[in-house]
Amino acid sequence: MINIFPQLSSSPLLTGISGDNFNAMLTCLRAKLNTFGQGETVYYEGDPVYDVGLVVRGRLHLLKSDIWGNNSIVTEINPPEMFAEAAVCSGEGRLPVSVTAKEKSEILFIDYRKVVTTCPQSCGFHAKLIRNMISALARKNMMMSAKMGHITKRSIKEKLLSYLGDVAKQKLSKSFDIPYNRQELADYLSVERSALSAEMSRLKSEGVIDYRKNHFKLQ
Amino acid sequence: MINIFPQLSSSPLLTGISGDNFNAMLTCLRAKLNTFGQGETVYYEGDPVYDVGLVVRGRLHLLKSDIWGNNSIVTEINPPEMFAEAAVCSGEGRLPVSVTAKEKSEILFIDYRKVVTTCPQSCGFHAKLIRNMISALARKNMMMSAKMGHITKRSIKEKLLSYLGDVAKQKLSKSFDIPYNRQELADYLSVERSALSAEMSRLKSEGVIDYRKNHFKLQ
DNA sequence: CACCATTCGTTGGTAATACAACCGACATGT
DNA sequence: ACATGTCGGTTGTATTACCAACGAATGGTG
Repeated sequence: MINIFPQLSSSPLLTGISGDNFNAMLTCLRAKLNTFGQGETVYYEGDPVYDVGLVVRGRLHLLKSDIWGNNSIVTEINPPEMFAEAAVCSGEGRLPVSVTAKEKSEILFIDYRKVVTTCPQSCGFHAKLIRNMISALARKNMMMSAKMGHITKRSIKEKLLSYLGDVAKQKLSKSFDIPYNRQELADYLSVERSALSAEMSRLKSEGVIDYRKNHFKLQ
Repeated sequence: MINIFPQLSSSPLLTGISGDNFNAMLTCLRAKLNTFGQGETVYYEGDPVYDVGLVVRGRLHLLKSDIWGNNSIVTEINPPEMFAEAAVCSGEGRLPVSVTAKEKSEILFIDYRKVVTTCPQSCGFHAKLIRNMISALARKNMMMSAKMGHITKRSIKEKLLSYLGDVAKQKLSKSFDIPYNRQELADYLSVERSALSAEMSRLKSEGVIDYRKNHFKLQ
């Protein structure tokens, strides 16, 4: 097996785990590294899952189809992101989405049951891995809660100000950059880009906010 | 300490833990049971937190104030629900909301660091507690993902059908009950109740859905 | 410099939603 | 019977958002 640690070392699941430990870990957990060709399906919606997936290389799409047969892309997963962890860790056991390789992709599969079961050798990384998993789940939780807080607002104005106010709080300053361009910000807030632009202009003319490109100032 | 196990036994964090183990656990983890009077503040926004909170009795409100000073209720926490777990488990360490007792409340505080650190006695419940915590975080994750999928839709019609389709999928039937009345459904989808009612009537007249009270049928 | 792609602001018409207000059906308690 | 409260549907209006289209500014490239 080629060394995939460099690709995954920045994964939240592996923080604090060295390259040496990483390889020992893969052996102990009997992790599997599989390759999927472009367009190939990794999982079908409803499949029983026991493994957490780590994207080493390539790009995955999570797809969901409603009961009328309409398909939509839920998310894109890029290295070194993780997928299926919520379904696996919840004990739910069934994946609510399909997973397909958008490009030729390499995925590392780790059996969650082996993670939470202390092995006979009681390897040192078990505890660390579990803490990392908890931390990753909790972080995603907090990010989603924050996003919820913005999206549940009724108007574009409220959504935008809720988001900007939140960033300002985090950055401890009323002057800050955001990591999105207009289209990405519109997608994040799930509103129309042009409507967002218009609302921003309005707020700027009212003196509520000021901005240029992705730098913002709140009054 | 009075016996609080009956109030908490149905908590996801304690599934599979017996009453006897529970009491031993509280001792080992040095859990603290505190009482808060009506209106009293449990945590202020931004407070450093290390303890997961379990509401034994009473009712809590999570409050958030934006940088302009507007306050809003984020959620209500009722027994035997848990709170602050995301902030604590993420290693973030700071709470993004304030917590106040809406009624006189009893809260059990459990230090997360003691949960993930195997004790000298290596009590048997540690592993179970950790698995329960992971499961709880993952479940919340999945519920929020599902809700996101509905709320990010642009129109009331899409939001509603996305939700109903999802429930139908879970129930494996196109005829099912939902656990909300109109106002609650509107709140969940974050739309106006009357606008939701109007849209529902329209869909019924078009033959797309049928419903009476909280029972629905999809075509 | 000319060319192209990308990003962002603007505009005008149309559609959808929020909001407030009201009504009827139903249940409960006096 | 009556008052009261809750719940859900309906209506009219003002507001807001979507959509498509266009143009200006920007930055990279041959």
